[in-house]
Amino acid sequence: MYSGVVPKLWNETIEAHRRAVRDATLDTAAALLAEHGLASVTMSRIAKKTGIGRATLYKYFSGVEAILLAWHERQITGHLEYLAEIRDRAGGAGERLEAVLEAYALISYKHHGTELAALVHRGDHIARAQKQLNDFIRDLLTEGAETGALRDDVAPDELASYCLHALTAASSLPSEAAVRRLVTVTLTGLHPRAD
Amino acid sequence: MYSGVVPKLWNETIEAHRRAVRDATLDTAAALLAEHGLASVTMSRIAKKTGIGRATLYKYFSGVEAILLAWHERQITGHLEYLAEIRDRAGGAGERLEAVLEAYALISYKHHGTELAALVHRGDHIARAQKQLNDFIRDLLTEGAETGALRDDVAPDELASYCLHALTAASSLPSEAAVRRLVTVTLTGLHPRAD
DNA sequence: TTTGACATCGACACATTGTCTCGTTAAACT
DNA sequence: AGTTTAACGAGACAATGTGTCGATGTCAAA
Repeated sequence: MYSGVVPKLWNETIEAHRRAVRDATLDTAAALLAEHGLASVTMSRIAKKTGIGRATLYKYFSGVEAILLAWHERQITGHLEYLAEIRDRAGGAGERLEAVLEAYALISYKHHGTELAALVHRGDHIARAQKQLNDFIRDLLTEGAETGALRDDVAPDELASYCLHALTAASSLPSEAAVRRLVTVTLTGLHPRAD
Repeated sequence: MYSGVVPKLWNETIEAHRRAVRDATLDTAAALLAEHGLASVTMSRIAKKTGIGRATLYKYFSGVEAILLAWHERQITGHLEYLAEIRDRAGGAGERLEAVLEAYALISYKHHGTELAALVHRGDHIARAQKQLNDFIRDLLTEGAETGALRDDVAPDELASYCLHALTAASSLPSEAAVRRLVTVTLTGLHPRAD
């Protein structure tokens, strides 16, 4: 990915062009963030690296915060689509859960930087985005609860939060094998106590 | 806490005065971060709110990043001391682990904003700080492993990482009772599988 | 009292931000 | 083809933050 220059001429319709510029902007911002840190994510640098004028950039986004926010939203949406695909592919309820949790852990494992932008922001946008993920996992858990493999002393909502946070540990693990072990451990926490 | 003005004249020894200014600066930075977000944490505002000149502030810290870094380090150190105290108070190995994990979860539950600063930074300072916490928990786990209550299919180091991340879910929980349930669930993940 | 060391603050030069205007250029319409 | 519409880039602008010097004042020791 070249995070490259937007074609100077408008490709098809205006709408498509604006979408292209918008996406290129988000790519550039993400590249800057990953490469040179948060302090380097400025409107000036984003505009220059994207290949558009700084004034033009302000026509698309109100500021750095809005850009990072939009980027985060795009990330979350993409992850949710991917996870939904994984969910619908797997067969039984138990396998579904395991497959989705492993997929989520691998996402955390691969792009380490995804969750950084969430913290620049103070608003409830990220809270809402996180809630989407939480609800997604929660529904998967309640589905699995019917089979009886799930503990019933803690609400599915809290268990979903537990899952998501526990799996973020994947971002600091050294190997995919370790990620799989993490998923196993996390799943164990979901089972009813033996005693 | 007023994050207040430093006395204009040196109180006792110079050393003590510098320490006081330094601490007040860190308090101010934390207050600004929690109250007005990361963008408001600037050298100008910190200096004004602390009650010292901006140029003076540069004699203490090289920039905003250094301030947030120092603050994070102070937080981690304080937490470690507190957790060590909890550990040494409890009796058996199992109780120790549970008490420490609950204490850590309650820390996450109370001051939500602690971990924000860690992400502004790209350096390995936070990695080292996090490693301290990880080692602390890991040692506790290996101690508990001797009693046999711990699973042996995953290395203690990875289990410690799992614990710390899972317990950060406490920061988004609604009540202390929920935090205690989270600790229970997390502990379950540490036990050997029943099957 | 004098001297040295140190903390403090005001001021300067420079960079970035967000906003505005203006002339240019390409798409869309008739 | 000719006209209208709209996005674009460049420059100017005040406002704010940054990093650095030099001047001023205070303490402690000679």
